[in-house]
Amino acid sequence: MDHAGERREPTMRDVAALAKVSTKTVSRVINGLPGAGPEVVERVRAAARTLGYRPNLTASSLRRSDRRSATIGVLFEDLSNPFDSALLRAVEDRARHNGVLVLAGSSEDDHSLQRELLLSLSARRVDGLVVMAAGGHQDALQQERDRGTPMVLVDRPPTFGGTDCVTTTNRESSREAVLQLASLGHRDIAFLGDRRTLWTSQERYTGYLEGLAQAGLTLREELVRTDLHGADLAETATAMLLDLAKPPTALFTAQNLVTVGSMRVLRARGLQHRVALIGFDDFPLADMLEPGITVVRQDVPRLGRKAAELIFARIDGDTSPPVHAVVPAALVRRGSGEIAPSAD
Amino acid sequence: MDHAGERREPTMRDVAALAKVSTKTVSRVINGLPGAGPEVVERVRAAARTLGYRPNLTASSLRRSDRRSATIGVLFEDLSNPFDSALLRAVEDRARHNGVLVLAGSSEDDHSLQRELLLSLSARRVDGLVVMAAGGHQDALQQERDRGTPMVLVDRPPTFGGTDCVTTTNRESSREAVLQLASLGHRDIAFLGDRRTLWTSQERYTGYLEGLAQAGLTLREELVRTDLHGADLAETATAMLLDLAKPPTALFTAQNLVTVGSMRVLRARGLQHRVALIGFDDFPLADMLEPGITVVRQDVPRLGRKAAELIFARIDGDTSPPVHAVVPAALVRRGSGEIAPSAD
DNA sequence: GCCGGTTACGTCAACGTTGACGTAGGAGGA
DNA sequence: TCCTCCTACGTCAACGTTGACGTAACCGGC
Repeated sequence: MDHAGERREPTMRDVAALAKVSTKTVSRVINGLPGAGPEVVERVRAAARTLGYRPNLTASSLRRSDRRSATIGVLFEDLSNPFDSALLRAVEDRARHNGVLVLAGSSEDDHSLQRELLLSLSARRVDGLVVMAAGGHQDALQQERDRGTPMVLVDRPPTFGGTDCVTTTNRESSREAVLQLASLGHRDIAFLGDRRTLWTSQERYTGYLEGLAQAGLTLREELVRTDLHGADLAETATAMLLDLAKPPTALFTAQNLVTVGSMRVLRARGLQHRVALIGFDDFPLADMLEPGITVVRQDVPRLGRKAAELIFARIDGDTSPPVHAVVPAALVRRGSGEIAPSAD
Repeated sequence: MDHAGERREPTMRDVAALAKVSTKTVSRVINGLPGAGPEVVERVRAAARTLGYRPNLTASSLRRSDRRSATIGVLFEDLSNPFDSALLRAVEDRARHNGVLVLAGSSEDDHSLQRELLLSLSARRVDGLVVMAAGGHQDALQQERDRGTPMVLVDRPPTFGGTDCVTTTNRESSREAVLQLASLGHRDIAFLGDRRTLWTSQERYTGYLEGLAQAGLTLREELVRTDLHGADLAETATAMLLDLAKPPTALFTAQNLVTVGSMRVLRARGLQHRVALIGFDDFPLADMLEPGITVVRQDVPRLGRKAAELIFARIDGDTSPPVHAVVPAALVRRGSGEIAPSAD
């Protein structure tokens, strides 16, 4: 019943003693290397089983020449965000396939926290890193990469060269969303975005501008609200936009929490069927709302898979030129983005 | 620009040579231990900076007497599930606070996968484990615990003794939900549950039975549907229930994906305002639907915090008797659970 | 001036494992 | 028969770090 807490963990030496062979032979058996006769193999296996021996990977990777820890680090913004956790899951699945485990952390888009976690991962000698870079400078990331750690950035590209990266068609899909709204006759399309330091926000804003231009619409600066980090700020901003003398007839919300905030305000005012809305990033149940929410959907599993593929290729020694993979997002029409401007 | 991929990582020996001290002194400086003069400390720091030295935690924890890896393992069912990822995040926050990183994995409620991941974590000598046990037997878990690894189970209790555990008021809150429905006059309340091998499903079913009994209602066996793993199975089951000669007037869906499946069918049939629905587990946007979905909400951050507290206490040598912490869930009334039975 | 104590270092071995290399014995060929 | 090659082991040291222990220098007190 009680755990034998104080007993020392059995080591190869213990197994070797019991099986009456050398530790090296135990090593060979455990790792399935040739050079051990069938009878000895069986004896060693039995001894290991009897003692409850478990190989010590930390000792092994210390001594090994390839120095692999069979562990990668994943450093995202917030592991409880559905986008991040779906991405983590996709990376994890691919890692498992390679016998690799994942050390996961949330940087909260904070430099010093990201730096701290990076050092922590580095101290554990992870074989590679999949990182969603915090906004602003990326000194700590670059430094880590320059030390030779294979690295892939996801969602946001590096500001330094020589590193693989996987992103979505932020600009193109945003442009498409705006053109969709314009094609229904909307001329006053608002932009609500997350922090401007984030590359994705900038790209989506650029796409918005391109869409307006392509539709022959002029930008109304007062319809642009940025730095809306979190649903609460988005709510306030949406309310202010709707209170304008000439309010927007359509909203393009460039991040999922922003979309949720805007939706709340539209519903609270009973405008959900009168003001058009397209959001960037899908979210669960977007189709069950009234109206269904039209969104730009990123292919998260594919993003994750691609990132994992790249990191494992680099870990396996691939030295081909760095890749910037762009995964296409799709406009999913569910109703809210198909509302025509109401005659006022 | 190019990474100095081939160069060996600097070690304490390199730092020692540059600073003209012994490796032991470097060790003292790096770990902030006394026994080094201020001048030497500065010299060592400078040397470490110059060489880009990073301590090697794997070597350190191998040699150290406490053998800590400053890493814990988290083994949940599916890290992309909102419940699991919120839990992970809560554990991670507490771990960060202790300078500990988290190795995360998804067991997919599959024994052999769980076993495999467990071995993998064990090989890395994690200091402790936070586990959402796969349904059915828990041999691998018990074995791991018997080897002395501190362990806390979350969401589901162990089938073996001597292990801490954190769960929700599954039974009590389910009973409360059923009583709420009964108090509105519902007499035909259906139960839709996840896999019966899961302890939570069993508890919620027991709560359902208790609620019926307490309300003086008799169980109609054909209104009970279990083993609905995933939204698709839940949809089929819901449709079948509604097709009964005497269909239920209220649904108690005992898991979040099941709730979603049932909701879809109700909406598809235009019954969302006529058939009452209470779900176990909250989910994002449940309040934005028409009607808002009444749910039993678990206090996920608190569950995670509690689990983390317990595991770190055990890691720190707490040998007090095992704890089964129960975190209260709350009924959140949003509309769908407050629909009275329609006269038919 | 001598003794006990403290401070600031250094030396050495060991943590659990594996790479490099050594060796005994048998198989096989000339 | 002898030499070569192969197989099945064993021996030894090292991976990067730290615990245990040693030691030289210095300080204060009598």
